Amino acid sequence: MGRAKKTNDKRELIMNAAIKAFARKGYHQARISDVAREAGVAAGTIYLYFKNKDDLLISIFEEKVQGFIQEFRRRLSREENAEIKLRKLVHLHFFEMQAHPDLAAVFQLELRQSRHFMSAYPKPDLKGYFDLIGEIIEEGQQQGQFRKDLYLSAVKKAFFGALDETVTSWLLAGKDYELTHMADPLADLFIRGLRE
Amino acid sequence: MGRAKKTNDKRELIMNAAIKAFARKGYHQARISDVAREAGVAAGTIYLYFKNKDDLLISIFEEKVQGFIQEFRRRLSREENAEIKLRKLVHLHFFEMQAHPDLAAVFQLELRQSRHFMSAYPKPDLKGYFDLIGEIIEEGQQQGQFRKDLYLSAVKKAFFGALDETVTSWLLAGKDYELTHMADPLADLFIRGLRE
Amino acid sequence: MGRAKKTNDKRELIMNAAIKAFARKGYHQARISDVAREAGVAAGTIYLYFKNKDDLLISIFEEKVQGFIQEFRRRLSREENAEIKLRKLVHLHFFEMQAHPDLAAVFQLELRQSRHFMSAYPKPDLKGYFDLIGEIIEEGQQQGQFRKDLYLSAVKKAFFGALDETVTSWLLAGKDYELTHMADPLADLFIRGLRE
Amino acid sequence: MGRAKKTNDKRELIMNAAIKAFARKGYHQARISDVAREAGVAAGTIYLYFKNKDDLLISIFEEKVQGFIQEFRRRLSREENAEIKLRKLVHLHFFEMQAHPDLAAVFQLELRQSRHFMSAYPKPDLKGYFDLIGEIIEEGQQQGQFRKDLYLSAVKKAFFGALDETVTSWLLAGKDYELTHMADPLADLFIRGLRE
DNA sequence: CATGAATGAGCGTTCATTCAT
DNA sequence: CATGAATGAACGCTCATTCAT
Repeated sequence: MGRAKKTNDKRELIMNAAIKAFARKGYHQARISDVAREAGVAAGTIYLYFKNKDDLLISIFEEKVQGFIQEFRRRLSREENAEIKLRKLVHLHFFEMQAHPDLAAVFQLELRQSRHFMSAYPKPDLKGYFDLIGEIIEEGQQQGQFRKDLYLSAVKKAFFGALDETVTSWLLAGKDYELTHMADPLADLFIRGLRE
Repeated sequence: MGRAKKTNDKRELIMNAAIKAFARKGYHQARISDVAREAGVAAGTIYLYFKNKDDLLISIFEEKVQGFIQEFRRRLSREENAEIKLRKLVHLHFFEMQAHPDLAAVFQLELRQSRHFMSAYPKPDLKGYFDLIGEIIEEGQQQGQFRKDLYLSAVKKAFFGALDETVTSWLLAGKDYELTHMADPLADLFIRGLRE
Repeated sequence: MGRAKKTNDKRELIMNAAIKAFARKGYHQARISDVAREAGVAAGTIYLYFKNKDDLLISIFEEKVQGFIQEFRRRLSREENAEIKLRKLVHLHFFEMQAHPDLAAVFQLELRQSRHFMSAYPKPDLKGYFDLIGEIIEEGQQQGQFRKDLYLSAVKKAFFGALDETVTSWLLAGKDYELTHMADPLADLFIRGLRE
Repeated sequence: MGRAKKTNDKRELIMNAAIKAFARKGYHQARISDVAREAGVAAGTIYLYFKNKDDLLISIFEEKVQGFIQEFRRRLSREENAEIKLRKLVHLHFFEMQAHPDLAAVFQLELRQSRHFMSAYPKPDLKGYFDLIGEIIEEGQQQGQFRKDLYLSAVKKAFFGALDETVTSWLLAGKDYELTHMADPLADLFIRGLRE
């Protein structure tokens, strides 16, 4: 285990360095040498853990996003009903983004770009997050909290887009206010919009 | 007029070629030579009308986005009340994006990126669009259609984000459905969410 | 004559503009458009009078240098003996350079460069000036003022080089002293060196 | 030592290749790829040792010229009196230029140009060489060999200019004679000119 | 004669990636 | 496993020159 652990540590180390570097300068402007310096390794070392620069970015998404989704799913399972879950999801989303602003910057500002260039690739990507949102809403419909006549795929996008833009605006404004303060107003808006 | 017209034609020609090229390959992947070939001019000619590649992208935003905002504002001024205006805005947004999918791709996929790198500059950017949304909602509050206890800046971002993500998803799905079909479900969701 | 005169006027106009532009920015840094602007003509017009940019520089040398040589030769012919002529030449050289500092800058700072790239071309170039110097010294030898055992080609180069460097230093120092004040000390040094 | 040596070797290798390339085609005409080919390295490698093309030229001047000045100073310190030193300096100058004709070409033909464009920077440049000349002449004055009523700054320039032009002429003539043969005639001329 | 919009060849420089150590 | 010196493909941009008007 020692070996494997150590290896994963270095991989993790590089990914976290990349998050910082990409957040600070943007994916295209950030140099592999920036990531290497930040990680305290040689540039060549990065290629022992990642196929290339794109792979590094994609890995961040896949592993970090999947991690969030699993974590969120676990935390939400405890909540009573769909409305509470939806409100909780907004809180979690904003809380985590505020707690990891570099990661947030990469998600918000580089994600689109990569959604584009990865559109060729097979991308589990955000699918899991959209699914989670969809499940909560469907649960609300079954519980009678939300309308039955929703165009689900429209609602999922609207909800995700609202979360996304809220975080982006916060980042571009220089993170000069509490992101979590946006959670309840946003949750209220959607919950009212979804109710019977 | 002949002269001025001709000059503007060429500038317009290049901008439209750039929109196509940027939409197809993304801003960073698109070469100036791609834009030139698309426009049917020499690469050097582009530099007679634009300072550099960034200026070309920024000009597209400034001139096209501002154009849309003015057009939308003009069209909405005729509508009776805030709810109708908001619904109309969603329709206009989706209609125009569907009518100009290449421009849409540039907006959706490159805009964030540039919001990032332009965040240093003092750019009016999307400010005008957020203002338009805000005005409609405030009008709705005065007319008694919308709640008074809205957190306006949260609502504006949510609304814009929902529009934005809906278009992005449509683009990434290969534009294989009618974007305008998303308009009413989306408008319903927000109008209900905003109502008293 | 009107026609020819006018044509020559424009050619002259362009050459003088080029001298200013080349002096200010250096030959390589100066743009044809700089010369055109300075001359108040369109860039294309320059090509009606000169084959290309190199030809413009070469023409300045040929026509202006030849002009100086003829003028100097004419002025010196009146002087009594070789020593006086040599002293007078130093004075004339510095006086003219100080009177035409832009032309001086082109001569001093671009001449070498072009002596290099023109070394392919047939170049009457500075030959005439070296000849003039040589003639004065030989006259001095015949008059018994200067030593017979001079290595003439070495002396000519030394004398020209001394003039040249003196002007260059003055230019690089920002022309912040009277160049003509260098004339007598320099003439003294050489005349003593050449005497029996 | 191995490491440091190797690194300096490569830097030296590139500088020497640049000297050849610049001598053959002139600084502006020579391409970085020419230098790279001459040095047997990739073009990119040059940028590991020099900031850019200008820095490469400037480095040649700084390191090689300073090297010559130190070497000359060391060699001259052994000589008895100012006259002998001055004669020796002429010999050394011509001997070294003849031994390193490519370096000579760069000095003679590109130096002016760079004196021009470097005149903005605070560069010690040739100052050290002018100082060396000045010191010898002042020593001669103190020893009673040279006149007291010399205009020192004029003499320094004349002497340097004479050396400089002699080398330039030799280069432009295709190096088809022994440059060192010019040393004694030139030294004689100046020593006589400087004597009491 | 004169114009100036258009051309397009040409090059310095960057940086992701490799591989000998 | 790790290094970092070396690579070289790739591209934005400039500007001398042309030519239709």
